[in-house]
Formats: sequence, structure tokens, C-alpha cells
Amino acid sequence: MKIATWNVNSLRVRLPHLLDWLARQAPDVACLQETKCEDATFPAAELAAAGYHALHHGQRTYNGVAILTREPAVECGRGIPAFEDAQSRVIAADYRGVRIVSVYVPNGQAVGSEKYQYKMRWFEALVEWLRDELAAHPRILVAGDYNVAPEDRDVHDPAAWEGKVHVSAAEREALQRVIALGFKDAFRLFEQPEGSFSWWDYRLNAFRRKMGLRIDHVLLSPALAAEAKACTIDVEPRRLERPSDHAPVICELA
DNA sequence: ATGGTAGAAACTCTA
Repeated sequence: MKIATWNVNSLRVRLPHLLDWLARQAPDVACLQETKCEDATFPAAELAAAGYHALHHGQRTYNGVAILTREPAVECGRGIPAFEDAQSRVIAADYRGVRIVSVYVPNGQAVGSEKYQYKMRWFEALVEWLRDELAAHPRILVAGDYNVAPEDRDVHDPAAWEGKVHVSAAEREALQRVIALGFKDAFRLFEQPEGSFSWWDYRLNAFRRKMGLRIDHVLLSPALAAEAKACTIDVEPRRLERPSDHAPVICELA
């Protein structure tokens, strides 16, 4: 089973890229973030024509997460149950015996800001929720935009980024608390090229200059990690005209 | 030097 995650930064704008990419990569599951559309305007018909069923937790202008599947999946919740959140950042589904969670962790804007504090509270709620979810569903994966680069090798210029949002010690510790529940970062189960990133700022020609961060992750439960065959970042969509600022991450399970 | 671009929506906020 081939499972992908991609922050598309507006599903409406990126729909042509997404449809081309679905045809090329043919994932069984695609977790999307930043759809930036309401459920009412979700392009379900276009995706159905491309061969995908969709579950969407939408929101106007900001956020919005979806799960695309080849066959219908069973939705099992939106948001973090014990965390009151006006922002659409989580959707979960069962598909072919796997609990799939698509997450869009808050950006955090700047260390110490109000949005950063929200990010840290959000992470704590995620950890508490996933502890129970992992116990109840041994075959679970949590894929999405975590807005944290776990290690210095996930950062193009660690010195320049030191202490900044996405890289700060507190954010890395928060992500490690998720991983410490028992999850594996699928990407690091395999040998990878140096300078592997999943996001590049639109500004300053960051993509061409290889100024990226690896902030999009597929976290696998131990049962699924044992079945992982490969995990790659597909940078091709980032090369296109009018791209998302993120590249898809693709994980293959046996 | 605190820049730059992109998206949605509304003349600003978020990333």
C-alpha cells in the first residue's frame, strides 16, 4: 500500500498539479493539508473522476485537511477529541485495516508568539490523544505537515535556523514526545540523500538555492514500521509553475 | 537590511 502526504497550499489552485501527480504516482492513500476550502466547494467530482474517494475537514481561507483513498474509507473523526479547536487540522479514517490520520500542525509563526504557544498546546493535545489511539489501533499512521524539522540534517543551514520557529528545542521536543509514544519517522527508516527537504519558502528563490526544511512526515506505528518498504520525497511538483511550497512524501508499506 | 512570495479575501492576515 502506497501512502502519501502533501501540503497542497490551496486545493483549488493546486488541483491540476494534484490530478497529474495522482495519475503519475497512483498512491492508494493521499493525506492533504491546507486545502483552504469549505466542504461545500471541495472538488469531489474531479477527484472521483481521477479514481479517488475523499474525506474532507474543510475550512474557508485557512487550514483544511483531507484523506483521499482508492476505495471508500470509513471516517473516524475530525479534530483532536479533547482539544477545542476552531481550526480544521485533523481528520482520521480507517482504510484497508489501517488507521490513517492526516494532520496539519500549527505553523507557530515565531518563537514566543501567541501562535507559537497555540502550536505547543496543540502538540501536547496531539500527544495525549495519540497515546490512546496507538494503544487502541496498533496499525496506525499519522502523516502530514508537522511544521518541525526534527534534526539539524533536516535543515539546509542549521546555524542560520538555530532557535527559530520549526527548529527550536521546544518544538523538536514536542515532536519527539509524539515519536516517543512508539512511532517511527518513515523517512529515516531508509538511507536518504543529504539535503532532503519537503518545504522551501516561496521567497528568495529558496527552492533553486536548495534552502529547505524537512517538516512533512509520515509517522508509523511499530506494526506498520515493520512493513515499510520505502519512503521518498517527490520534489518534481515543486519544480512546476505555480507550485505548492511543499513536496509530497510517499511511503510504501508491504 | 527584518527584506522576499504566494494564497484568500478584502484593502490584511497567514504561512
